[in-house]
Amino acid sequence: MPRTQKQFEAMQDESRAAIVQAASELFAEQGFAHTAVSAIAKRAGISQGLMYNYFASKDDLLVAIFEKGWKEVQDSFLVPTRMGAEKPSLFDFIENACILTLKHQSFWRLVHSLRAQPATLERLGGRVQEFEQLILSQLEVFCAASEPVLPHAVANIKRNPQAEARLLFALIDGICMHLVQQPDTYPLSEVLECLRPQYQSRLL
Amino acid sequence: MPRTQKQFEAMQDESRAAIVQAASELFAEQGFAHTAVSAIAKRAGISQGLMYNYFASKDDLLVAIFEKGWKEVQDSFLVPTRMGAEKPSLFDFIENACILTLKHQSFWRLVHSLRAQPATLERLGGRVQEFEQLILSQLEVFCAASEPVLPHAVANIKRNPQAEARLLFALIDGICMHLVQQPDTYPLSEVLECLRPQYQSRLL
Amino acid sequence: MPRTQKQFEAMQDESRAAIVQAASELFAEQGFAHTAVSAIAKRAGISQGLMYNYFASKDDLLVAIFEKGWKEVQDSFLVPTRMGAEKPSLFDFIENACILTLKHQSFWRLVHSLRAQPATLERLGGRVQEFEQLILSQLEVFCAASEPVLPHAVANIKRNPQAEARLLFALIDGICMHLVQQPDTYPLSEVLECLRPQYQSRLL
Amino acid sequence: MPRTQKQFEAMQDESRAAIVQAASELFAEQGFAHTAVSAIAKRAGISQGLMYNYFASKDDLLVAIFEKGWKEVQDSFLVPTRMGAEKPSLFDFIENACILTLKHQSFWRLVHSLRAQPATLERLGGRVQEFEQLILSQLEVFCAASEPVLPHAVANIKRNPQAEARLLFALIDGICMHLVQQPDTYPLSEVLECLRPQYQSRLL
DNA sequence: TATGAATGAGTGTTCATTCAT
DNA sequence: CATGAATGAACACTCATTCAT
Repeated sequence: MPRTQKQFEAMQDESRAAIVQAASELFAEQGFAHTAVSAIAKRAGISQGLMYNYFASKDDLLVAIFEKGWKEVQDSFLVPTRMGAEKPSLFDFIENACILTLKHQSFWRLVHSLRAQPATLERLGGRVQEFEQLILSQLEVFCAASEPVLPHAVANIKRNPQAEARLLFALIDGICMHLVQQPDTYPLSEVLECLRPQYQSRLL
Repeated sequence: MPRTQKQFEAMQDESRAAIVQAASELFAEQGFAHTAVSAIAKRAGISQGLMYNYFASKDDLLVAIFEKGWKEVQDSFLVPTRMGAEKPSLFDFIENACILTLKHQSFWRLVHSLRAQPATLERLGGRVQEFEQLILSQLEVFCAASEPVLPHAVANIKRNPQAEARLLFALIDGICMHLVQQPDTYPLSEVLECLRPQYQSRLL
Repeated sequence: MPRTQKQFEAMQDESRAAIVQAASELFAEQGFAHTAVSAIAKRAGISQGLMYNYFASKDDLLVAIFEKGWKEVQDSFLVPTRMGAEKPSLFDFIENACILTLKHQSFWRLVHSLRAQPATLERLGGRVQEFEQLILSQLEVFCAASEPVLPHAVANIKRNPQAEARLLFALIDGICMHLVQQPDTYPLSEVLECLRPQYQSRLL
Repeated sequence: MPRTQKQFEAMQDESRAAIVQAASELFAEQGFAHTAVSAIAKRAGISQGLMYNYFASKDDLLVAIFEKGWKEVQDSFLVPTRMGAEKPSLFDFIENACILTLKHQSFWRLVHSLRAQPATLERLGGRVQEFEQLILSQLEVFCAASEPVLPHAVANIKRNPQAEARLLFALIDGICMHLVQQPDTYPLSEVLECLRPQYQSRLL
């Protein structure tokens, strides 16, 4: 008597999730290139061959992990209403970004290592670039909407939301990069306190 | 007529330098893992075997490259007197950092990819961490010496030079990371202009 | 209402036939080694595991296919009465062979590829050799029975039916081999016309 | 002191020849698909990795073997003046082909197995088809030049050199195929004797 | 010192076969 | 009887490293 459809799906989901989980961790820990498929299989508690029932290749697995992580991040990252504050400031946004980064640590560690390695990047076929572009354009919207970063600035300072967005991106990216590199020791709240005075100006 | 000692040494230095140069470029272009020793030898114009007369292993070569780059950076990066301005501001420092990053592009690209990959990082045995620590403490000195970032801030804001240094580090690191990832298209000067108002307060 | 014994057997035969059919086609198209069991199962519309209820192994399946094909061929190939002519000539025989080869194309393609690969041949355990031997002895009978190939030949030419059979076999084999290799473009009728004058002498 | 250029070349030639020899034999014995690179290396007495210093891939090795064999065959096969007879007949040509086939046994065994396996054939990228075409057109020239196969035939039989060439090709191919399949037991001379009467008509 | 041929452990991937259900 | 998830041994191929010369 064969298994039911549901039983099969449950088995699949379990194995699939185990593989993705193991690979996510290992890619984040050791990088894509240094992670052997055999190591992924061992950590996932399955045979090496089984991985290929779920993912056509190691590259394909990377893509799947990236897209899953990206979806999770999208669900939470760029949704201002979820920040809690009724009228969130840029500061709230930055703080939120850092918190979510910590939550999705291994995804971000993976993203950072991918961005630093053109060779591996290509395996994702433009996905990471799109992803950066998306963040950047979202930040542009925020910057355009927000008060000037320096409220005291004289009126004749010409605003440049695109450049401001890049700056903000660099700032957040830098903090988050340091954060995922030393998640246990990074003094996030103190660093954020330094930022607060500049970015309390309202947005949206 | 046999070669003199000096001639031999000159040849050695030449080969050594050629290897380091070739490997630096290739590591930056393709990443450490994806660069074959044979490719390094080919680009350096020497035989594969000869590399092992100069460097005990591929890892050893990585260490050598890092240390050479680091030395060069040290020679130029953290020496405020070379910034040109008589009384350089934090802004001058940041600007200087960006310019030097562009100058040492492949070194920085390598550093960024190393920092993102704990596994490869270990091959350098703590050197990168030391390096980060050094930059951080230098920045702390600057921050402590400089006026508050927000000169208009009310007097009761408690300064925290360590956190400020981390923030500054994140900012510079973020910008430089983006810079080396898209050296040709990054709008550096515009981004810097956004920064100028905040960091014109004197230092040193 | 439980299925009757007959229904079960009918289902079995159906599955079995589907597997054999799918495998025949695929082996002929792609060769034995390049055909995956999964591909056979997919084309046959059954699960991979089920194949092993009917055939102990991929090799066993090959044997089954060969024997089925061989049986079909025997049923039609060497039966002179089916050639249509009342007193068939060697030419009729050759023509008939070619026509039947076209009809059983994938079987013959398989046979040709098997004969060219000693390693795969062994999996059939002498079956192909027996098969060749059978054809050869049949041809010997024909040659012995037929008039000399060259009716004008002087009487003192000593007949050698065994060698003539081998020659005839080579000729038919060669034509049929070319035929199955390019079934759509091979100018069979023209080639046969060239043969006709020599092999019109009666047999049987 | 490095080896001289000549020494290197000698080493290369030796290893290369050993690989080609081993692979030729194994491909002929077991077929391309069933021959593992490790088996080639073992028979050649070298390490598996070394093969890739000489051939980019297993496919590449196959191509090299085919082209080498083909060159050797070309050097001897289609050169009528080398047949010995002053005015060679089609029979001389056929006989010569058989003798040369025996001489280049493993090449021909390889060719036959390749022709029977479309999948492997593609790896040679049209080379085998060209090769067949070449033989065929050479045979056409011979057939057109030769007297009618049946000199006694009445004058009104229309000659068709293209079809005759295909027939001749099939005949030779068939004999040679059987020959390489049972090189030790095939009664070549007896078979040839059967052929002699028909193909003594002069050519060229 | 300098060469590049040679090695062998390691990689990602495939696939015939098994088995719990 | 029937399923397809799971296995593991094989495969082609890569590459850091060694070594005779």
